[in-house]
Amino acid sequence: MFAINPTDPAPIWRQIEEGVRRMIALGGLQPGASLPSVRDLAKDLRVNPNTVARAYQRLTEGGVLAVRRGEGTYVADEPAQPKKAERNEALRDAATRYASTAIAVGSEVDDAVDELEAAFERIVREHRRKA
Amino acid sequence: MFAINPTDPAPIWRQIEEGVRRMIALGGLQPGASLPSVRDLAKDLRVNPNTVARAYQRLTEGGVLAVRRGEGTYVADEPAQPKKAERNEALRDAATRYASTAIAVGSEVDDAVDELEAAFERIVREHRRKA
DNA sequence: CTTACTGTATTAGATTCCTAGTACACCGAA
DNA sequence: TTCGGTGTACTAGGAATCTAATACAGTAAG
Repeated sequence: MFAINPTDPAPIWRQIEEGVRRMIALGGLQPGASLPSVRDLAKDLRVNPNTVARAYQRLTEGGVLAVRRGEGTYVADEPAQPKKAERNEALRDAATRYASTAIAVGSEVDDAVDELEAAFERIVREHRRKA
Repeated sequence: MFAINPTDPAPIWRQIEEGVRRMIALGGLQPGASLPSVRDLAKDLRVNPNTVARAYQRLTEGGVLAVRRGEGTYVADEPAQPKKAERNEALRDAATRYASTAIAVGSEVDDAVDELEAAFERIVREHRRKA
């Protein structure tokens, strides 16, 4: 599915939330598709079931996932996407953080852009590999 | 000097550490320059002095800053820079995180690059403004 | 019905981070 | 010397996160 990065200061439940959104954006999880159970994904990621449950719950509240009680969790028929304003804000925040550390370690813009494009390709390729 | 981002999941002492490194990289803090005292910077950033002290201490251990006991903290004569390997690793990690959230919110590579360049310019401009 | 799986809720403990307050040793200037 | 500033160290408490262990209600299949 995806992996948890222990060095990432972001809480695990947020990494899971983002991972699911990423899978949906890349087409690896299509509307109606079923997600691994809370316990299964927890075992897969080497993480506590409660942490996965928290991520699933947030995604459900956000309209991205849909729960059929006692049966399982599924991608919503029409997965909610962040509004344009929120999307831009999130992107700008993330870009600021990346630019900040890039400058701090003494990198130029070009280096940062190259590394960014490489990261994109890496993620997409890794996704295709597992599909 | 710089600002603390409360929404950033990274601990404050790490944001301060990165902020100082950024200032040095941009030339705002040259070798031998004096840094604000632990208490002053803490008051400026609305943060606990202990948190600033932790950042200064780490930077001192890293060879970026130098302490003259009882007098103050200064930029080292030859501020240590991360080795090429560490620099690339840090940059790649940061790029991966940025690309990950960019994809998760449904952005394309071009959008992410544009936002990155804008962030770079914003940081540099803000720095020049205060200089 | 029984069994086995689903999501959900609750409690408890450990860890990290941040804050607050206090104290100490050092240096420079009045 | 005294005074005010410096970095440093220590204790204590709160908040957030993660883990662990149960427990409960719903669904599907045997």
